[in-house]
Amino acid sequence: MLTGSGQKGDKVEMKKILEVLSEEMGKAFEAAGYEASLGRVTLSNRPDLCEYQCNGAMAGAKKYRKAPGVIAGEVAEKLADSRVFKEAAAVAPGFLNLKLSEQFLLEMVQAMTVEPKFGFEVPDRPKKIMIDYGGANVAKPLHVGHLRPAIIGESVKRICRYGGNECIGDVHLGDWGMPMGLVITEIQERQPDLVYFDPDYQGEYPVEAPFTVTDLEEIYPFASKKSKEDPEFKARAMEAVYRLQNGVRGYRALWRHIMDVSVADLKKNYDSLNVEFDLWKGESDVQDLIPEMVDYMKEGGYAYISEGALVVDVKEESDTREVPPCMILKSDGAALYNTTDLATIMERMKLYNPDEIIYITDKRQELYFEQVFRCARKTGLVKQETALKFLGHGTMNGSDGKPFKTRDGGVMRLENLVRETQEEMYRKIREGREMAPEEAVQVAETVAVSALKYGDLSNQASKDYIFDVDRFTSFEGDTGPYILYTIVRIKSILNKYREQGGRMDQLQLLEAGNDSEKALEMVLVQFNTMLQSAVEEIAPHKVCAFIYDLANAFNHFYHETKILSEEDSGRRESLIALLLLTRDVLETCVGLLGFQAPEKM
RNA sequence: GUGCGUUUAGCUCAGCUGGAUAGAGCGUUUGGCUACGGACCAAAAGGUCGGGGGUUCGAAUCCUCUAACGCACGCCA
Repeated sequence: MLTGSGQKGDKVEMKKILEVLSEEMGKAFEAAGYEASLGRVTLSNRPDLCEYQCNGAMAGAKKYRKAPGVIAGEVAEKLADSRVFKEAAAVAPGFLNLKLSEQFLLEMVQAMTVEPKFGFEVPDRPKKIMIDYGGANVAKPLHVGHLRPAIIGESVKRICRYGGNECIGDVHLGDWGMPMGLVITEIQERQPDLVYFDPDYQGEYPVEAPFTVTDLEEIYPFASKKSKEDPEFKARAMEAVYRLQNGVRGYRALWRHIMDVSVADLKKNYDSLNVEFDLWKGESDVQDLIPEMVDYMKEGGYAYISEGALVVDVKEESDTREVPPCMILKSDGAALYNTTDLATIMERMKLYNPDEIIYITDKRQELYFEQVFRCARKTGLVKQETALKFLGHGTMNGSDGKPFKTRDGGVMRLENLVRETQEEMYRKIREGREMAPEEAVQVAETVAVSALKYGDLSNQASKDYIFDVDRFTSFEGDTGPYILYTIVRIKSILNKYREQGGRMDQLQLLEAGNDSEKALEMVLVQFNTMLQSAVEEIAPHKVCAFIYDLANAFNHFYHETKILSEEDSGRRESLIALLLLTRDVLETCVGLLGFQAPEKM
């Protein structure tokens, strides 16, 4: 503990504040002769009347055949000398209006300052969770459609990890199949003399790729278009896929080049968004597993031929709709997306044996994943305890409410979206504050990531949202830059305090000195509850809502309270301790969302 | 056709699993710079929660019917 709390020997357990309050309330209900479960305490929805409330008296009125007001009155009496509640008032028709004791609140806040993770209790046994959130394809540049899975996935990974689990993020590249054949064929078309296409060549292939990313980005769309118009070209591309899959040396070597060049570029792009994958596996990694998996499904009696294709039935009794079978092989015997995904599950179980796999993709794939999950479970590809979860996200739309497009109606590249956001941020920073251009560029990059990510994550993942650069990059309102501004402001005050020779350790927190300080503390102690539900519900938007509340509470407090000019040194140090905690909580949360605050902005 | 989702203030979104007067931001109107970052803060106006019916002491929230829009429904991913 940081200080003597007055409750010696009675360590404040870092449970969630609402649990502590509900427990206290439950005891009061019991003491008054009612069941403890009625004592559920929630945040007040009438902040003008109270800080917390309990509606249990009304819930219990019927059961105990008693007027709710009477029950509430009896319970309130039992709370008269509560250590936790300063005030518990029974109000018609049966509300219990509660105010927290400042002393008790102080203990909660103090505990936050010393406990790891602000007192959030991590599970005894961490789960191993794999998160599949890339969706990137090799040889194709990332476009705006790749933004959401990247942002959401990264945040989910960080939240689950902070929540005490072992998390593995996998980009799961689309690095196999037709696109590869198209690119290889087009390269051959343009440079037929390359050594890769010489079937008699026995030597080592060059280390350097015969093309750049820029070339690739032009070649793929070109070849894709060509294959639609020219059946002969398409046939050759399919032939190339066949050769690649069957291990023709030159094709493999060329494919390796495509991979290297492309992955380096993908990493650069993801890096600009603070998105980091632990694994860069792809469809190609599981190709060798497919034959044995197919055999296994046939031998196990799961798979059968239907309309020429190999399928596994995944219907269930409880279905209210038609659930088509899960297709394992196409009628021409070729593998498809399902095949690869199932083989990937098999591989993941073998290599990592996860307790949970979370897929983050467009919500339109929900039915598809339901089929795959059922198939994996039915055929025993995953153990019974392994959870397969699908987190579907909505689309990012333009101001017209339709999927985001460039001015001329094309698909915007992710790189351009990021750059445009950075440029807008740069303009705003330069017009708002004196800052050297070079520094402003750096800061703009950092703040732009917050604008993009917060703009995305503050919406529920499953819903569509409208992308609006002006709104997202604004320093006002519910935005990433506003949150960062608040953090920077705190840092600025702390720096000044340090420059003035103020000490930073052994700071002793005191009871809240005014309402806004108490309000700030009350938001802070909700951290645990918030994090818990963010982890359980896989809901980054809850973290956003929390830090917005916290930033608002801080700014309000800041406005009402003099800090550095506070004459009482004890009180001043207490305020600094509160600032430090607020900064730490904000920065931690911002980290969970996948961005960070600069020192200045 | 079947199933799923969405519908809350002019716009963009919350709403803690059934509670009091439905909340924010932007925009609009107004007030506040001799404290530590005014890129901030404070206040006002603005809503029959798509519509009907039901359950309940009490519904944006649960049930039911219905409308509009979106999406998915075996060889794409």
